[in-house]
Amino acid sequence: MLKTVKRGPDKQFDPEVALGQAMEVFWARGYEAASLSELMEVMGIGKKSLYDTFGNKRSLFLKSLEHYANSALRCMVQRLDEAPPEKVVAEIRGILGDWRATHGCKESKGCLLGNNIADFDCSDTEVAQIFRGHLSTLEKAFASALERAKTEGGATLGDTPQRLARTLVCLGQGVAIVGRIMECSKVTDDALHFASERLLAQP
Amino acid sequence: MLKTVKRGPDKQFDPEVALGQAMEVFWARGYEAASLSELMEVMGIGKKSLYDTFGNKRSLFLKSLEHYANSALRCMVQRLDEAPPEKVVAEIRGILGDWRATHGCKESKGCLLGNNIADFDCSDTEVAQIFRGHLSTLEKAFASALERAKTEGGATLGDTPQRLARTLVCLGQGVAIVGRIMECSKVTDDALHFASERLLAQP
DNA sequence: ATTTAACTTGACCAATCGGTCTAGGAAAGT
DNA sequence: ACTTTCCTAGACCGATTGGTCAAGTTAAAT
Repeated sequence: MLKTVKRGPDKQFDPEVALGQAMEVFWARGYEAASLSELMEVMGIGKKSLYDTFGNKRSLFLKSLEHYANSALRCMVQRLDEAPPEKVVAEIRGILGDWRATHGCKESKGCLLGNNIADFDCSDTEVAQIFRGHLSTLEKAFASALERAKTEGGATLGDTPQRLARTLVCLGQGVAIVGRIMECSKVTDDALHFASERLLAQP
Repeated sequence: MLKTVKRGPDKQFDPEVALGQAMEVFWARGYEAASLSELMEVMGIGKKSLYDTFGNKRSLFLKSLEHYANSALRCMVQRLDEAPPEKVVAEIRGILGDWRATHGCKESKGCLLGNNIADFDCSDTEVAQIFRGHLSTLEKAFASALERAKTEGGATLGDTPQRLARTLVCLGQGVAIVGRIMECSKVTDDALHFASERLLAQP
């Protein structure tokens, strides 16, 4: 066993914080449009530190994706997994409400996944695979929660759990992207209101 | 009045065709990721011809957007505008079916608008404005068609025309983006099936 | 106090970016 | 035949891209 002893000065920045800032840049700009210069500036570190700590641009993006999966995404999945059967519908309504708030007005930058799909799916199948994984994780969480609500909670849904789950995922992506440009986001407001009212209620 | 006489050889390419090819590249890659080299290669013309005919990269993109608005978008709007009140719902179902086909399998490249929003909305408000215009054109077409269906055609809808229209736009964007990465697009299939069955039927 | 390892800064790299310009060729008008 | 005009091909441009490297600094471990 190799014993590695820590020597020398500590980093002058918190890698976790810097990673969060990098994620913000990729989120707002998209992968290709996010330049090293801007990343360095926002993260507040030099190029060497960036490369030593995170590898190259692509791997920094991968780590940003991971960071995302461990925060926003994991949080949603957890809420769905832990909701008792009779509260699933309310929980989903809550998530839709959060989406409404997040993608509600100007500051919205859409969805990190959705924003970057175009930049990768033609040229980088590995990253595309990760996108796929995250989306399908969310879809499955919706589906199994709804399934539980139906069989164990006796909820009357607007459609099958599977179809509802998939519709919710698509709608989420749509709302994220539309909410980003339409200044008055009554648009996403209405879409999410509809989802909340109709998708989950009986037909 | 200045009399300009046509002299010299004709272009060795059809500008309209080349523009269509440029649009394809922007569509598949996104604006930033689409390089001049690839554009030239796909369009089959040299750099000088490209700049003389279309201006710079940005203006080539603008012309591609126009091309898009005059084809796919205009076609949808026209279908909606011209549908008699009692056939509006059927027409929308038809459009959803087309989306299903378009974004159904692998070849799908999403939506030209949605794919490029991230690249512009932070840095180019003029282009962002054009995106906004196109999306809102579509939304209005949906809304007024549904309004007609309701008041003149006596249709019973799942929600107000306005809300339905906005939901359809969001769902369309969502389906375009999700269909692009998810290899098995049962996902978009289900989402569109849901929309077709529930959005337009009575609650 | 010396060694050692990790840090930061900034110069440097080739490649590519979007964009321009010159030279040569080809068709229409005279 | 000759001029004019538009075309194409490709050399060329500075700026910026992502990425590396060498020098100097700092602090912990010895």
